[in-house]
Amino acid sequence: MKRDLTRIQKDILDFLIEQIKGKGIPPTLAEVANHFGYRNRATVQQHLGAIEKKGFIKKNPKLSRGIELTLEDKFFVPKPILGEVAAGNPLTIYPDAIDTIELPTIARMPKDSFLLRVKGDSLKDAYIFSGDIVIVNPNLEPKNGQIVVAVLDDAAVAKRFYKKKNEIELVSENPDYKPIIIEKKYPTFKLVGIV
Amino acid sequence: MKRDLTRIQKDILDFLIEQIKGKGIPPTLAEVANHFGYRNRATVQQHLGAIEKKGFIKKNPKLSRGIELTLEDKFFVPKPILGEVAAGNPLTIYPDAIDTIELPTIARMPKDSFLLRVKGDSLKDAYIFSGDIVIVNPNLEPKNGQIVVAVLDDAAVAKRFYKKKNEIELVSENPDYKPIIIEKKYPTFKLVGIV
DNA sequence: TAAATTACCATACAAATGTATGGTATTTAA
DNA sequence: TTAAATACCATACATTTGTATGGTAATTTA
Repeated sequence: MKRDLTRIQKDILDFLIEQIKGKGIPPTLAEVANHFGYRNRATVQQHLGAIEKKGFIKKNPKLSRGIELTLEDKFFVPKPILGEVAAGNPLTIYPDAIDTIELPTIARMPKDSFLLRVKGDSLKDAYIFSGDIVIVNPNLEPKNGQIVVAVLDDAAVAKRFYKKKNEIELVSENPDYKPIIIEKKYPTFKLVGIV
Repeated sequence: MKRDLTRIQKDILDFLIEQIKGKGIPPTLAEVANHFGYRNRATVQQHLGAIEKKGFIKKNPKLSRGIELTLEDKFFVPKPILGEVAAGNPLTIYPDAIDTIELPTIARMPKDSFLLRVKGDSLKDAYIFSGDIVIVNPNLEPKNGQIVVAVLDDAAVAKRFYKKKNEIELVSENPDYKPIIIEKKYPTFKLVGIV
């Protein structure tokens, strides 16, 4: 079997993660070799090969710094949850990291995204239940039918998004709650939430 | 004078920013050339040279993808402010982007940081006033004397941080407010704030 | 009008980078 | 004990990448 990393391989993987999370960009072989005091890039090359064979990274061949983390459900990274969001009626969401969880790093969670814990069950027909964590990406344009997190006044809600002529409709997946209509000028939006 | 970018130079700079902010890693010359349909890296090279001469980027010579944004106070990037933080007495801070400001991109604002607007004047002796924006970096360990943003219950405060034997003291810079003492086990912390 | 700037092209080259191959010594597994 | 796997080394090589240089045409500036 080839599932577990050796000590050194783990160290190297940790270094990769540290670099990618910290600097944002994967190191070159030379940089890794240098960091671990190897005289030779080939050594790193072989370790990366081993790590890749074990499925923890993926190499984009021929490209410099072409290392990607594949840590789909094999690896867990702590991320702060920034708040809670009401799926039903508006509900104030809390400010900062109210909790830190280990979550399976979904392949590529966009950099600026953050996590919110869902309260309430208005989205339960979309298989999002109270207590679930949603990833919110503030950099995307909402499309009709997508689930978004919107901020109204000081509260936040997660609903499906529908844009009409002159207003925006936020409908709950759960028929127990009725849609919220918002006029265009309303001082609100931001943030698209996914699964 | 050589202050302003031409249309094309701006396009290229925008592409650089888009790549750096989006993918996290600067593109290579070839990638830029390819994106703009240039047959030649040299074309990009010259544009980058021009952009660098005008002071918008800095090139780390000989290193692949060694482009850094220098946009110190020359460039403005919109960033969502995530909430407000009380510098004096605790005060609930709001959840999401309550506002988006153009802020001078400080050379290297760590990726995961976010912005908070300060309310209250307990930090006024540290030259942080009500309405100022602070950059909060959740990835740093707080050191004694540093200003941190802490979450107590559902409120957040910005204070100086002092670690004692068995408790943590949060003192306000402004003598009008008295220190807050927190026992170690308290379900609180996170987040270091800097100017 | 002359000179500079801009926006491209092309070719050439050194260094950086990823990769291939082979070797040695130690540890682990069959 | 024999065969793998591990952890290094070294040399070699093709690309990628950054850089340098020179050329052409169009536009802008002086």
